[in-house]
This record gives sequence, C-alpha cells and structure tokens, in this order.
Amino acid sequence: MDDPSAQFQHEDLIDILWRQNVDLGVERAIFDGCLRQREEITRARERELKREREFERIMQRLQKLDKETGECLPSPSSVNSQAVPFSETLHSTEFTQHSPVTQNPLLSALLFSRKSQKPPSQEQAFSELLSLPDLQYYLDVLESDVSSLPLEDITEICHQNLPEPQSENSTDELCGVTQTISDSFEVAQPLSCISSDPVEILETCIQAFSDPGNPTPSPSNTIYSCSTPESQVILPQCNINSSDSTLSEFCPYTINTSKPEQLNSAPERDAPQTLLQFEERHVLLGFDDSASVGSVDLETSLYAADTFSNGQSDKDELESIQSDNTDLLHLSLHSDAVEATLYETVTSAQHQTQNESTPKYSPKANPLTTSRAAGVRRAYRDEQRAQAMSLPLSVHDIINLPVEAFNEAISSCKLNNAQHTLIRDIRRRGKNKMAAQSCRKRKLDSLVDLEEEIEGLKREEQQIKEENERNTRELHETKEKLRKLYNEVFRQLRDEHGNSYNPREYKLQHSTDGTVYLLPRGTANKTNTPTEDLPFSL
DNA sequence: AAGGATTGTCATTTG
DNA sequence: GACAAATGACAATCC
Repeated sequence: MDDPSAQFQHEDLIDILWRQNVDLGVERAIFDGCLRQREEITRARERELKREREFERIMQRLQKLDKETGECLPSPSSVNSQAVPFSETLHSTEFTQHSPVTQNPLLSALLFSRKSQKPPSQEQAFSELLSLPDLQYYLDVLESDVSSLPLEDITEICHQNLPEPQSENSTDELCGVTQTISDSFEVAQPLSCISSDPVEILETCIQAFSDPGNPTPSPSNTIYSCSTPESQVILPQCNINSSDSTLSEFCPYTINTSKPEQLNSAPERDAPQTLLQFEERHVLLGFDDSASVGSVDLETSLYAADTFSNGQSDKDELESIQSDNTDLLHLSLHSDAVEATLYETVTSAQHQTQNESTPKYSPKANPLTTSRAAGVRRAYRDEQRAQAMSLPLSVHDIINLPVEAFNEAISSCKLNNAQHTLIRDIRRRGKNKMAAQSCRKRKLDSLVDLEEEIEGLKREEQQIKEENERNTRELHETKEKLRKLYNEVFRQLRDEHGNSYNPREYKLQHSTDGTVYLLPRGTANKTNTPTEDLPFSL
C-alpha cells in the first residue's frame, strides 16, 4: 500500500464498514494502523491549543502587569484549576532527573502520571514557567511535603525574601517563587547570577525562550538545575544516604543504589570499596555453602539454646537440642584444616602427658588416622556445648580446676539449672575421661610391671637352677674327694701286728669335735659314716 | 565383613 | 554419708 490514495480509500472503506457496525472479525486497529497515530496527533493538537490559550492568558496578565505598575491580585482559582497543566510542565528532563519530586514516589506518581507525554518544547517551558501561581503552589506543596514545613511557614519565607513588602505583584511572585526554589534547594547562586531584579529575570526568561537559538542557559534550566545532585542531600529521603553511617554500614548496597552521585563525587575508591566490603560480607556471612550452614545454624543454635535455657530446665530436651545443634556445628565446621587444628590443640596435652610417663607400650602409628580423631571431635562437641550455653568457664577449666575453685566459680556465676547441669556433666565426664585414661595407663603400666617381674623371676629361676646344678656338681666332687681321702686313710691304718684292717669289718667315724674313731661295723654308729662307699672303692 | 585397638561413657566400687 | 577417684563393662569409631 505505497499509494497514498489507495491507502486512503482503504481506510475510508474501513471507516464506512465500522460506522455501519459491520463485523470485521477483528478489532479495527488491526485494519487501521494509522488510527492511533491520528488520535495522538489530534491529542497533541488539543494540547497545543490548550497551551496557546494558556500562553495568551498569561501574556495578557503580563501586559496588564506592565501597564498597571505591576500590581496584581493573585487568583486562588487559577492556582487550583491549573494542576493538570503544571504536571505537564514538570516534564523537564533536568527536573525529572534531579527534582525532589522524582525522589518522592507519591508526588512523582501524582504529577507524572501521564508518562507518555512528550517532553515540552522551550515554548511550552516558557509558558509553564510563566504560570507562576501554579508553580508556586506546587512548589509549596512540594516543600511542605518534602521538608515537613507547614505551608504557612514557607509562604512566610517567601514573603520575607521579597524585596518589596507588597507581594501582590506577579513579578514579586516570581521573585518569591524563584527565591523559594533557591532556598528550598539551597542553591541560590544560579539565580542571583542572573539578576537581582525580578523584572529583569522575567525579561531574561522571555528573551531566552523567544530565541530558540540562544545558546545561553535557559532560566528554566537554571532553576531546574538548582536541583543538582547536591540538593538531594538535603532532602529527607536522601539524608539516609549521606548521614546514616550506621545504616550504610549494615547496608552498603543501599548507598550504591540510592545515591549514585556519591559514586562520582565522593572519592572513587569508596564505591568499589563499599562494593568490595559488601562482597566480602557476602562471603563472610556465608554464601559459601558450608560456611553459611555453619554460621546460620550456629547463631540459631545459640539463640535456641539461650532461649531454651532461660525458660526451663528439662535436661533431656535440652540435651536433645544441644545435640542437634552441635551436630550441625560439627558438620559445618569440619573441614580438614579445622580437624587438623583441633587435633593439634586438643591432643597436644595428651601427647605431652604421654611423653612424660608412658610406657614402652606404644600405640599405633599415625595419630590422625587413628580413632583418636573421633575423641577429638567428641571433645570439640563439649566446647561447642559450653559456648552454646554461654558457660563462664572453658571446658579445660571446667575439668581441670580444683574442686574448691570450681565450686567457687560456679557459685559466683549465678548459673541456671541447665547451665549448672551442663557444667557438672562436662566436669563429670571430663574427669571420668581423664580417670579412664589414667586408669588404662595404670593398667598398662601394671601389665608392663608384671611382665617385667615375670622376666625377673624367670631370670632368677634360671640363676637358681644354674646355682643348684653348680652346687650339685660341687657336692659330687666333694663326695668324691672325701671317699678318696677315706680310702687313703683307712688303707694306711695298721693294727698292733702291723696288718691292715679289713674294711668290711671296720670303719672310720669322726666325731663332731674332730676326733676320728675306728669302729667295728657291727657296733658302729651309722650316722655320718660313708660306709656305703668304703669297701667298694677300696 | 570381621576383628583388633582406642577412646568415651556409664555404672559401680573403692578410698 | 558425700564425694572424687578408680575400675569394669559396653559402645562407637577407625583401621
């Protein structure tokens, strides 16, 4: 449909059919692609006409001002009846970007509800600027909303800022309004640079707007540019960005998003630093899976344990909770490094005591691979329980303090039932654990001693056997010597005839005093007589 | 999977 | 009799 006439005929045909209420099957917009454009053009023309009428009305008032020495009574009706046109006038790019209105969602929604409107031209801006009562009204509303000042106070401020006591003059209104804008945004300098005379300001505005090619900054822009980023700082909505260090500390991301100008104006390192801190906090607060489980569960468990301990003292239930919590802690904190560190800390004392007094019985090799690691974990569980219940003593102190010191400590700390039960339980189990360890050590020691005693007894037995054998051997040798001596003595004995004695009939016997007697065998005392040896060896 | 070693814990005894 | 230490018995864990 490149031919305009053909397109026109087509649209006419659709119009005719539409007016005849002929069902086309679909909405008319499908056939009439230009319908919405034509409607928009119509609406734009209506807006232009409206603004032209407004412009003429204001020009008439201005002319009236010039001719009648500037005295003019403000019309409240005009103030109240121009809300909609002013909402359109606020569609300056500068204003929408930096105005407090845009910072206030309610006002923004109220004033900029017609988002689809085009930005006003400079001519429109001129007419809008000149609708000063409207502007003042909205600025008053704005100020009263933003700064929480009563409208009367703001009006009073405006009157105070007027160079003339009479404020009926619209140029005075302009001065008051501009001054109010200036005061409200704490940026008076851009306006004062233009002129101190309100009439000159207005003329400058008219000149500027009537000359589109004028490169000088327009008054509207000057006014609106008063809403520089700095001005946002004074707004209540923005104070949180600049002054609430506490909040910013906890919510750095809020700073970055709600106060973008600080990213540029403040030292540039701040923003990345803040982001970095934020990211670091994310890491610290546990976006890592294991850490997050640990931290959250730890805090939850601590809170639960505290709350629970404050309420009642059911031991079983408490221990159940504690057990669950410590299990979570155990899971979350059990990296290899933690395990190794725990092992080093907790077992150092054990190694120390073992090195001091132990035995030749040396347990098996690699400590980290033995079941001692399980014992370390159990010891660590008591540490976690003690921390969860906020016990005033460490587990080491709970277990190792003397009885008097321990009793004094727990009596001076005002423990509740749960804490008292737990601290007694930890001390009892800890003591019993140490007692069991020392008991086993003593048992091993006694076993070693018994084995050493056995070895000593065996050695002694061997020595006795050897001595016995030696003695037996020596006894045999002595007996042999005695027999030989006996035979020698008996052989050398002679009677009165010089004949030797028959050993079968006589025998030698010595008494206890050393005297040796020759006795006939029949009458002789058989004691101490080696008769069994005599005849046979001779 | 079975079994030994180690350790913690409970119940009981001992001092 | 109370209490801590000692000890036997059992279970859990690891190798």
